[in-house]
Amino acid sequence: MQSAETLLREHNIKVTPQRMGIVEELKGEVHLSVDELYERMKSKFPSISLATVYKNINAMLEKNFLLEVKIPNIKSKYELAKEPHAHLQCVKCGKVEDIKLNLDSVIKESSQKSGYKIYEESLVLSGVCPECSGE
Amino acid sequence: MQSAETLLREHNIKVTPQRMGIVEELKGEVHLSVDELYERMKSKFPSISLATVYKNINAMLEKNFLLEVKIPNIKSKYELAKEPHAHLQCVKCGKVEDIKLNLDSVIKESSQKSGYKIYEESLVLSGVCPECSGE
DNA sequence: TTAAATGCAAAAAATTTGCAGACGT
DNA sequence: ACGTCTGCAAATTTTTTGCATTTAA
Repeated sequence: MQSAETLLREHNIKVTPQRMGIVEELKGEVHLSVDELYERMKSKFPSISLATVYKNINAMLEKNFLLEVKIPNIKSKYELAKEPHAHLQCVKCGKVEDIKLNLDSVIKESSQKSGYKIYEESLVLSGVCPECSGE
Repeated sequence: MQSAETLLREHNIKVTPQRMGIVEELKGEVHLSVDELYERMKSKFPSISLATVYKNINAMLEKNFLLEVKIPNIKSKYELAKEPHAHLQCVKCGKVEDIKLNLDSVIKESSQKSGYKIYEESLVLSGVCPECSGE
């Protein structure tokens, strides 16, 4: 994957050390809440402000470089935008993973049934991951 | 559908006028945010407190009588719990509707791919409703 | 050099809590 | 009568804003 710096530039987001830090944290299918991100950033930049984290998350959301993932029962997590995909949530360990699914037929059916023109879908599957099942 | 009072009793939630009011508002596939619910309650009970609305929403969530629907870009809405179903969101008029879909094959596929035991799914489809399309 | 980002503090918004009085069972 | 609910105010939590200073381009 490209460097954090390149990714930022490609999305017309001005490069700062803090922003590179955020992108570094989120690279590799990672999903973090505001707090989790802030905690991790503090180890890289002890003087970072929570306000900076919020401002940067919002700036990146506006540029569609970041995506908010709303998950039942827990706080929103953020991820780097990529091709559409669903999410798996383990209710035991709290992990969130991406899963690539083809929802074309479901969307087609929904569209026909409802008359909606559907542009986006958000699917979260909640359950127990294999690691947590075996315990 | 049963009366608000009966519904509450069946879920072991003590009946009060405010709670009946909340249930009345949410009957009939309605989806309301905290604020929307508060505004509507104020016309029925001018002296109602926002804290009461929160407390009741939380009490009803705990009893699994109410469900929080997390929807991209907007505030959570609440609905009376019923059989599992997906949601349609119109990004023009803001309306949220239920839609009954069979996701069995998607869930089966996800389960096989990931090894997760999946117990719940949450699907929100965003687009434009037929009413808003024709304008 | 100039506009934008950072960090801090303060402000605003959202949610929860404590408590006295009222109410449901 | 007892325990719970209500409404209010206060407290907490979450998010945003303003501003002086620093920094990226």
